[in-house]
Amino acid sequence: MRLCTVFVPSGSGRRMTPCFVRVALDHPLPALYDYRYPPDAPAPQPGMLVRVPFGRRDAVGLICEVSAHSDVPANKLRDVSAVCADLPPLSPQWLALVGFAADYYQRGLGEVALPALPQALRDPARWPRLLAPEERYRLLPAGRDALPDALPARAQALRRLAQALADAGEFDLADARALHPKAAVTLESWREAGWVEYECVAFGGAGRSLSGDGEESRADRARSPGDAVAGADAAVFLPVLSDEQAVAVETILETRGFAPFLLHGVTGSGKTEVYLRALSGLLEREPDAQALVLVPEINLTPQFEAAFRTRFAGVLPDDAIVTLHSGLAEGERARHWLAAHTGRARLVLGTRLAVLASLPRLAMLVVDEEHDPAYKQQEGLRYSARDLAVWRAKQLGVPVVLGSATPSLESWWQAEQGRYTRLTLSRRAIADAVLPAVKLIDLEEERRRGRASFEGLSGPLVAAMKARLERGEQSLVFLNRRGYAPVLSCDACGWVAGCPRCSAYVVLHKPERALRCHHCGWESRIPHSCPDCGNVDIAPMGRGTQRIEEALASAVPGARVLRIDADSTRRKGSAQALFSDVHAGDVDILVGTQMIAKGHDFQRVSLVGVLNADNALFSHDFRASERLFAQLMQVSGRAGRAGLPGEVIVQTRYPRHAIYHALARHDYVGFANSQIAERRDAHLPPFVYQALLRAEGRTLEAALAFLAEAAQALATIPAAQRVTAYDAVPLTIVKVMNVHRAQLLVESQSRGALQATLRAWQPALRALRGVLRWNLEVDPLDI
DNA sequence: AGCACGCCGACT
DNA sequence: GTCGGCGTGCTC
Repeated sequence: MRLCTVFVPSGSGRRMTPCFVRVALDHPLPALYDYRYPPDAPAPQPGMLVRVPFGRRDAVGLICEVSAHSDVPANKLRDVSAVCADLPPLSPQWLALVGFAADYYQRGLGEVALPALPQALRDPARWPRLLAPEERYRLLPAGRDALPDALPARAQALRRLAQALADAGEFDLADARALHPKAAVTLESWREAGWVEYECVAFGGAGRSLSGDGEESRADRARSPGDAVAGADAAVFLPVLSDEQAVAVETILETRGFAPFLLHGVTGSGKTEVYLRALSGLLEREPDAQALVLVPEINLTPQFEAAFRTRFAGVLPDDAIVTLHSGLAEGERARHWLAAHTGRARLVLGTRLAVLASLPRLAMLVVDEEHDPAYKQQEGLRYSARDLAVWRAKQLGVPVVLGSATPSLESWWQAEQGRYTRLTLSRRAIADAVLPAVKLIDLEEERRRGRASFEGLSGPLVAAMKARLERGEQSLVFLNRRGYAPVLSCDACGWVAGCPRCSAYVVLHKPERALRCHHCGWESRIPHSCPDCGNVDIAPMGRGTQRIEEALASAVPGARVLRIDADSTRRKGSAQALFSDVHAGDVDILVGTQMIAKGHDFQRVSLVGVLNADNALFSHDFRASERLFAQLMQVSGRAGRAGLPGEVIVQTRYPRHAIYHALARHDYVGFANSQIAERRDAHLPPFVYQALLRAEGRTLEAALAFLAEAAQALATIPAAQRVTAYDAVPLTIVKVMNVHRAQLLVESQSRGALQATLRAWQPALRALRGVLRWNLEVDPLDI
């Protein structure tokens, strides 16, 4: 039985008292807008979506309040033009969540709430079909190979249809019909040809029914996320928990109410198994409960999803596990979101954006690799998904598990103060797997003694890789710099290739034979001679992953070298394919950026080489060493996970630096405590709270002038007495895309004083006229 | 943010 | 005489 999907007011009155709603809209003003609510529409409720006229256009808004009165003059008030009646209203808890986020990060409510919804919900045209069964066609590999060419060249419309299908991977019948009037017939013939598969998905993702060869497809899909064997018998293979794991699981499951846990486990200690046990304990105990699991990177979702599907195969229905991340097709994202919103999804796995999902029966949250900077959104609403996860847990009175081998100093400090319960996994889970031996190669000494090195690869590292190759083991080379060389320069006159739009050097990319700016994407051909003096001896300086890839091929003859970085994985889905080559053993040496450091359980890697880590040691960013240490620990953890003795070789010019010593001893605790002491002495986070005002102008002077005025405005705010404002400074990369950027740091020992100051500051900032763009970031990571 | 209105330079 | 530059002001 269905109610009306979209209610369009007819004007025949039913409700007697006048009714007004206060609506949040996705635009930068913090205010809510009042509208008359049609008397004959379904009863208004906070959390309902409506379409309203806004200026010259229509907008989708979220009802935040319902009232019998409005202070807005009657001649200004307009009517709600449609109501999304089928969507169960967003809960007061969800409204409180986005309200908190808006408040804390100093944005308008609508700016937070509406972007948190899937696109489909923000399009009133799709409201009627929102909960209707969806008829969907998905492109099969056979179709991907055959389709474009099998069509007559003149069949333009058909080709467009095929192209749209190829781009999206799938689409629903209604969208297809919009592209081609005979889409239904065409798609059916493509299905018969084995090019596409059809499925009918009921509201929220349940009731999947497949036609034709459907049974086979269904089995394929159950297996597709990994090589997991679906079925109840999977439970037989549950790993035995270590004592520490058992204690952790028990402690998590015994708690009632808000309980933040910091699960500190060395790499390979089985944190995932703890999550799985805690989640299954909860989901079996409470048959309605939902859980949210966050991972830092989209690349990590497939392996987690596979693990969850395997583990919960007999416990949860197939569609009770959904993913939420930016890689999903729009329709899929909407379905998964709806499944979460209606409670059908019990386990939601996602990246940071999933923290804002509507989960009416949320009972546990997990944040894996909680220290990862990727949890901080770097544009728009700059929220920390980890912090919001903790807030949600507190709001709902449920446990939240923050897991990491190298917790953020913020979380570590919370645990030190006893505000988070620490759970420690100190040993690797696999029998005999010990932490890898870390060896530091002193590059200065290598040079002094005249020892051979090749293209930045020291003799000992090359020898170690050759030994692995002979034993049939894999090596991993970590270098946090992509491209071939970070600079191209002229020996004769000192010219360096720079970006015309940014204050940055352009990076040499050899495969594409191009110079590319990593800040704005500007590209040009590699010049044959110096544009300044005509000298032909222009040479690449420094080394990136491409150059190391090239060097490895000759340094370790016979080795199959694979590079994984943002460039080699640009095509959608290619990262997955490359990683499976590594898992399949088709690769001897894997070279890459931090992408290869995260989460992957490479069974046959026994050597990790770290190149060029030193530059982070002398960064102006006070978090650089924390990040470097986390990265090094993480990449080191890739070595020797499956019982092979692991070795880590770090090439450095500063082998006596404390960070490398802590790494060699696998001593996170010592490192963290010394960092905490430094931060305390230097009055840095987590001992102060910070916010950053960034300005972008056509000239640096304009940006700095704006910030100076902003600082003056700040001084007049009473709460700012407990806030320190620093001088405005240009950003390290001052110019990006011809825009000059500067920033002003404000901080306080009192979070409340900082918040109050920022709140009072905003109207003043908005009043400062100027053609400048500016934004405020609360709790910035990069300063 | 959009999307208007509004008031000054180079074009048919 | 207009087309169009982007300054500034508003949106219940």
